[in-house]
This record gives sequence, structure tokens and C-alpha cells, in this order.
Amino acid sequence: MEDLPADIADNEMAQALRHAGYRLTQPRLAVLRVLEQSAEELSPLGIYERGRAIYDRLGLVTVYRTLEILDALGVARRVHIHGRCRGYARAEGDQHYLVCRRCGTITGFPCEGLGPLIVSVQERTGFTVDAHLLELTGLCPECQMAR
Amino acid sequence: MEDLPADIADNEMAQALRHAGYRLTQPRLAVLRVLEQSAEELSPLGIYERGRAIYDRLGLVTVYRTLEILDALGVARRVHIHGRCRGYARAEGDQHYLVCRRCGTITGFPCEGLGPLIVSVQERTGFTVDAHLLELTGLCPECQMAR
DNA sequence: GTGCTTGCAAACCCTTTGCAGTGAA
DNA sequence: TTCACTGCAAAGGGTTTGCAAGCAC
Repeated sequence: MEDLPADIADNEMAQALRHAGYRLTQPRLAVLRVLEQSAEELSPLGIYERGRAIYDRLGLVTVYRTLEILDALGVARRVHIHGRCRGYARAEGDQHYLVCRRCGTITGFPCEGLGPLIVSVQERTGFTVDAHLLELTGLCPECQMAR
Repeated sequence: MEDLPADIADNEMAQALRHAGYRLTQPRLAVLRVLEQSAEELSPLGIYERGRAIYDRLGLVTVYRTLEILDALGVARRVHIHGRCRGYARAEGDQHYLVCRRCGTITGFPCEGLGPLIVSVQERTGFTVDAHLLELTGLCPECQMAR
């Protein structure tokens, strides 16, 4: 692991991996780095292609396996556009995604104001709510200009 | 179309199809009926299997094509569990889904209280928000009992 | 040194496409 | 009668699995 900059092995996502008992391998760090450097959602194939520029022996299968781990750890998350799964992006804590449907840019926003809604739904339905998926889709400032 | 009960051809989903200029065929009505009768989300294959009990010449391909139309019309919607697309369910107007992660039961709840959040996000980011995906996941009353 | 991790290849499976026959309007 | 629609078969493409070699710890 000495041939990759230390800051990559020390970022938040890597810590989560290490903390969960996973080994910090070069392929995994390459995936982390790609997710970290990207402002858009990326498909596994896209991550694979960019990842090869960082670690050229990276395999597509490893990308899938790494994404599965990152998703389970809550470090990366699936992103949807029009209800269709379009790829992955890093999960920023308790944030949700705002996705530009034209260029794919992703912006996180804090999960606020959802609490009362959830409480009300729980009271009305008897369900216990333990997870929620909220994604907003629209146009980013640049794409609004574009047309 | 005389060999199917009139109430199926006259339901809300069928009206939407007809109104959009689509023909009300037996395969499409079978798909509608399956969606209407199910309280859970169903995969295309699941819809196909149930649909064959209603119209035995139904093809899987037609199920896919019909779901695509229904999705575009906002009559059916993709449902996710843990960020993963698990199938389709009828869309109830402006409602969102509450999914039981154990038995898959789906309950709709009205989209309320999201307005202020969206306005605030728009102001903060400069995005124009034109769609949102909100799904709550948890346990339904029966599954809470179960363990 | 140990055993988790990787990458290749191949299997898998879900989804889409081409096309000729069918049936709703 | 017309042309949208359907179903079959096949192609297509993304995802998963088996297994021997590799490497983090």
C-alpha cells in the first residue's frame, strides 16, 4: 500500500472500511478515490474505467464487490433518475441527493424536515419506519442556462 | 374485450391508458388487474406469472412494454428496498410508498410536508426541482408481531 | 504464513429488439 | 380495414459465480 498517497488511505470512506474489518487494498482504494473525486453518479462500468487510471490492474468484478461493501457500510449509495437506478455516488452522512437529470451532477442536502412526516406516517399506518430514500430530480443552474 | 368484466376496463388505470390514446387490449388489462389486486410490489416476472392466470396468452415482453407505458403515464411506479429496485406497484396519485422490508407490503401515503424542504433546497442550490422520489422502508404491523 | 481479496472467464439472468401474425377501434 | 399491439425467438448487456493466484496483515 506504499505506492498510493497517504491521504487516500486516510479518508473517511477508507476509515469506514478499515473499521469494519476489511482490508485496504489497492483496488478498493481506487474505487474510493473515484467516488471521492466525482461530482456525478457513476455506473459500475464508469467507476471501473476511471479506476483503471488509478490502479490499472483493477477488475470490473472487484468494482461490483467493493460497491456492495460500500453500500452495506453506508459509505456509497445507489442513485436513481426517474425511478431507475443509474449508478452509485458517495453517501454523505445523513444527506440526500439532488440529481440533475440533464448532466447527472449530484448535490447533497441535509435530511431535515422529514421527521414530522415520518412520525405522522407511523402513527397513521402502524408501520415502524427505519429507513428512507429521498431523491430530488431537476435541473442544475448550468443546465437551466443551457436551454 | 367482451370477455373481461367491465369493471376492469373501467378502472382508473385503464382510463389513463385510454385517455393517452393507447388501446385497451387484453394483455394490458391483465397487467392492470394484477397491479390492482396486489398489495405488494411485483417484479415483471411476477406480474407475468400472475397475469397468465387472467389472460393465458400473455407474454413477458408485453409485461415489460406495458410497465414502461404505465410508468410513463404515472400509473405505476418502481419500488425500491434498500436502494435496490425491487419491482413495480400501482402509483396512487400523489402518494409515496411505505414498504415493509420483511413481507413487501406496500402502503401509500400522501405527499405532504415536502414542499418547504424542496423550496429551501431550491433556494440554497439554485437547482430547479421537478420530481422527487420518497420511499420509506420499515416493518408493517404484522411483521413487527412476527419478531 | 494465513486467509481475505482479486481477476479472469464463464455462467446467469433480466431486459430489449426484430419481425410476422393478431386484434382493437 | 387499418395499424397499433402482441408474442416468439434471439440478441444484448449488466451482474454474479467458480477458482487459482496474489497480497494485506
